[in-house]
Amino acid sequence: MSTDPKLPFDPIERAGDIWSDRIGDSRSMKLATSIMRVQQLVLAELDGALKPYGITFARYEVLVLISFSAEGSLPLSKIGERLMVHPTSVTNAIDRLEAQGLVKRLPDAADRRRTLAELTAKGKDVLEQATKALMAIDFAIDGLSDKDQDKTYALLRTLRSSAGDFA
Amino acid sequence: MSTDPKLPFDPIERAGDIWSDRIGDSRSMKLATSIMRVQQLVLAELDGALKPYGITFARYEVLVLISFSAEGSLPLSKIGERLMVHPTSVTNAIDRLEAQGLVKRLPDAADRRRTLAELTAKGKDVLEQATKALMAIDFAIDGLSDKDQDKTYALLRTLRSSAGDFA
DNA sequence: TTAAAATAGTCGGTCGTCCTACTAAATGCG
DNA sequence: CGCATTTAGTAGGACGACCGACTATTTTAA
Repeated sequence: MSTDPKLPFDPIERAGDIWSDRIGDSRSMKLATSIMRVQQLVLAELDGALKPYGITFARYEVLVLISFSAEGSLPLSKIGERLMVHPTSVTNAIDRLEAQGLVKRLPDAADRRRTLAELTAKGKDVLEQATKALMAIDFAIDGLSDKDQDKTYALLRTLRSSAGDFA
Repeated sequence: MSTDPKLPFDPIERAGDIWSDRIGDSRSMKLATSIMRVQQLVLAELDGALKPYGITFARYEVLVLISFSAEGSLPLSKIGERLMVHPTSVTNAIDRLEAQGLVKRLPDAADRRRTLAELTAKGKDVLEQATKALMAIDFAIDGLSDKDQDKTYALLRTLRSSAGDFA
């Protein structure tokens, strides 16, 4: 009823395809919106798998990062740097993790500007369970063959590189 | 100083690469985090280009969608459906666009549950300028050849498809 | 025809991201 | 040495996305 009767199909396509040939370089726009859609899908899947453990993927990444550190703790600045997020995002994530009792803030004696984040026993436990859960899900990404996953990864890496992401 | 002296390099890599071989199927995790990083980069680029016009890419997409409609207006539900976002996200976007004077809400006489969104003159003007600005930016995505862009698009489409995105 | 179910939109709240601004502490340099 | 600059972290606020709950309306089906 809202479709133009002169056209055999609705002129507006689904997300990522609304660009058709109407706007400039539709190729790059279509790819851009497709990337955003895929991110939305993948993140929802990851967050969904982690929901039973009370954490999001963003917070899960923080836990992983801390657990990989040689000393068992990391300054917040390092976390932000490695996850490539704004310092305030780290403060936010650590606030929540600390409120959940999964992480503890410690002062850094060597540099009193810094605050270290350390996993609690509960944090280690949740991390372990969450990791198992993540490995167990039937991942949308697994809809691609290993080879295609590698191809996609390489293409995205080129894209990141050209955006100066490894500068 | 925080690097384990037993290792010749820091054990934790940059975002998207922190998975190395430590966690289960690192291949799909690496790809997942890479997708999220690319999304972050692309969206920042788009939002940055639109900033002078006072809108974000999310709101820009809404303007585009409305402008493409045959009647010049769309029910909010259609917008959400086509952009694949939650109804409340549409309400949010339209609230802001309306507050900016770029869009107007109209009652739908045919179905009184519905609200139509229509571009104002100012909205059409901003859309036109914003579109020019978007076409003019040196897009990170343009770091890929047309052929590689098409390849990436096809791979992501397969991924979306396997996630049931076109069901 | 009328009661149940589906649809449209909004409100309030959570979460993650970013930005600006600000404090405290460490570093660099004249 | 002492002041300017840089670095680390946080507070407050904007924004977009989501969820659950709720109202109003339309559609479906008994």
